Amino acid sequence: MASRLGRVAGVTIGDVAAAARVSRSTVSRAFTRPQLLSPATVEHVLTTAARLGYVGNQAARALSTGRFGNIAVVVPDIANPFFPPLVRSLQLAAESADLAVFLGDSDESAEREAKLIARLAPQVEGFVLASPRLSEQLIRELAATRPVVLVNRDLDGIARVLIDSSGGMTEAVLLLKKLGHQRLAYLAGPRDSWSDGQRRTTLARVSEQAGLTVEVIETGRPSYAAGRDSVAAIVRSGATAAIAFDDVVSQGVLAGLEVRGISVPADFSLVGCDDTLAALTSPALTTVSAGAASAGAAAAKLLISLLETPDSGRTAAGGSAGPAPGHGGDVGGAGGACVRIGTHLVVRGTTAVARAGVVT
Amino acid sequence: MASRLGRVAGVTIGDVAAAARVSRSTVSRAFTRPQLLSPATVEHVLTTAARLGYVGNQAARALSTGRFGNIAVVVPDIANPFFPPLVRSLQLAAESADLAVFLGDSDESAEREAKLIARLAPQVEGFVLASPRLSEQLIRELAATRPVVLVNRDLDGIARVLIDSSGGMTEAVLLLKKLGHQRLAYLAGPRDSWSDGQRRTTLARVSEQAGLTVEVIETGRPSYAAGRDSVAAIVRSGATAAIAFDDVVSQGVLAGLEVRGISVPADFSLVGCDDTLAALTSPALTTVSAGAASAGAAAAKLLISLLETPDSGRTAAGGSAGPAPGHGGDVGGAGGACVRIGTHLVVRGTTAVARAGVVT
DNA sequence: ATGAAAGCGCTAACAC
DNA sequence: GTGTTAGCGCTTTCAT
Repeated sequence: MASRLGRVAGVTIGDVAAAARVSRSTVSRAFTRPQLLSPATVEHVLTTAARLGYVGNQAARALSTGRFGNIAVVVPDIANPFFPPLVRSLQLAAESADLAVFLGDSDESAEREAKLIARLAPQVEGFVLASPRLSEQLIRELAATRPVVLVNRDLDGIARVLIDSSGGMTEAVLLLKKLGHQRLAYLAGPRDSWSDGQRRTTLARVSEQAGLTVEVIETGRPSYAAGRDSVAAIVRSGATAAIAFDDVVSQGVLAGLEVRGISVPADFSLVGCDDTLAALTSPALTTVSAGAASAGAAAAKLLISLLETPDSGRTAAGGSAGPAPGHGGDVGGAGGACVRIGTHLVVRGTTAVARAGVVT
Repeated sequence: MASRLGRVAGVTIGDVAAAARVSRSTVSRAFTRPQLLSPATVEHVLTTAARLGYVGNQAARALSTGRFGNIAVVVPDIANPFFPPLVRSLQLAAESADLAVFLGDSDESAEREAKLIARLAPQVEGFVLASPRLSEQLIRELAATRPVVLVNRDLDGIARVLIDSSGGMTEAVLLLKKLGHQRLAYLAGPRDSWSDGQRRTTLARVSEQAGLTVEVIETGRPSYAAGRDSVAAIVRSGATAAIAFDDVVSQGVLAGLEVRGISVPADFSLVGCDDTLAALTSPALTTVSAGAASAGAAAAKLLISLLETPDSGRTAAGGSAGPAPGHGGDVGGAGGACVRIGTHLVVRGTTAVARAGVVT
């Protein structure tokens, strides 16, 4: 029994039924399938319910229907400025589909991520996994169970939204070239990050085409300190411009540069990524926009559409039978849809014409 | 019926019971009250359950017990850098009490906040309301229903954690005085914000005692733009130092100052609040630490303790019968506990000795 | 168009 | 120590 008074407020469907002098089914229908009832009845029931302050019990509904009306978004670190806008727009979009959202913070650990997912799974209809650290296998297992949308992780056959930084990256390289820079440094992100992989690749390709050299400087987990501490390596490399994995690293570089009396952009050009902090600082950072907010909205939309098409979301049994891999753009309605968000360069205060020989 | 296959995976307690050749109650007990069973049985049941991949159905459990194992945290804007660390530590703390957390973003609107709460209430055991925009009355109504913990909102009789900026603010004023500043400006926050109120009051009091004048400059909703645009007013005021409502505003001021060729800290001193961005920028901001993370952890702890003491959390019927108001510190276990988080000044790069007459 | 009744998966008296 | 039984509040056939 549930007699203990830890119980939800407590106007039940039965109370409404009694007050409205109809059966419980009628009350239920008034909410879920009003077209089956006479308008008068619906009106009457709804009014009564409102008067009594009736709120359907989600748990009971879920028990009966198997639908919870909840989704979960899990991120590696909500304090990383990339994620809040994403989560925010996701939540706002979910709200308009009347979905409540659980937030899980995995603290950058695959293990915690798995635990969180297991904990949340039984009360959630679908997941948005942003930059998941989880192994591909586990993700596929989960996706076989219920709709999953990935953000910035590219697993064939699973719905995902990818922030494609190649556009912005390319623009950045081209701009730096035009400004006369010849040696670039890339302050890399975590090796297992899809975004970092994509950025490395693009950078290598475009720089080569443009006839520039790019030195990759590893920073491990990206942070202000990591950026600041890699300035020595940057200087050593002889680069006159750097592109950082994200804005936080970029700020660190800025600080490190300043300590050495290298002024930006006079002596050195700097480009960040994600546009998370870039507009908020002084000098404002030149950066590659990332549209985290659009990604959040897109992920929500994708998940919602998966939820609506009855048995989508669960991946097909096999796993290799997809269409031509590496395709871009939307795959209409399919469980393995992939939406790519384009990026561009936002030029602000930290890039300028190269002053040959100033650095080193 | 719930025949539709939108259903959760599907190993039920009955399946486990059958497989283990015991009754359903035994299976249930093996999980919830193992001490009531013989160790052998427990072992046996648990093994069987694991083998079958049994996961308890949260909805059913909730329906039966009235406990959901969920809490909700609602914030006005998760993209405001003050909140992510708070939410993060809250979530981490909740996790260790095996509570899942819903996130609600009210988009700074009292109305949306109310809607969110109503939507979440039926599947949540308690709320953490961070800087709620909701009316006092609505908050009290909610708190009469279930445990509620407020952050940065001071309602007598309701559990709350308050970030007390008076410590840090006082230190800031004293430091500025020592550096020779005599006219201060305060870039104010929203009038209905508890934090802003506290900061204004402290500032007025301490400045007076220290013999300094402080000009309050209203900025409305605090933002980078608001800070930047209020530089004209700052200059007009003749202040040689400013304290901003938060770090974001502070960065705006920094930018605005720079445009006018006023250099910080050489010509002007600047103090931020909350330490959200301050350490990540260049120059690093002198700021009043806010311990948003500690606040999150404290709020979680408070809510958890409320959840554990059977009928706490619901406020007493009346509402005025509390003990002496305005007390500080913990009130052990009571529903109206108030924990205050102290703050201090973190001196970084944006404060220096006043250069009389440089500004204006 | 509406009511009656069964049952979702679980917990908690209450027997034994 | 373990089984039996009665619901938690809701949706949904199936009758009417």
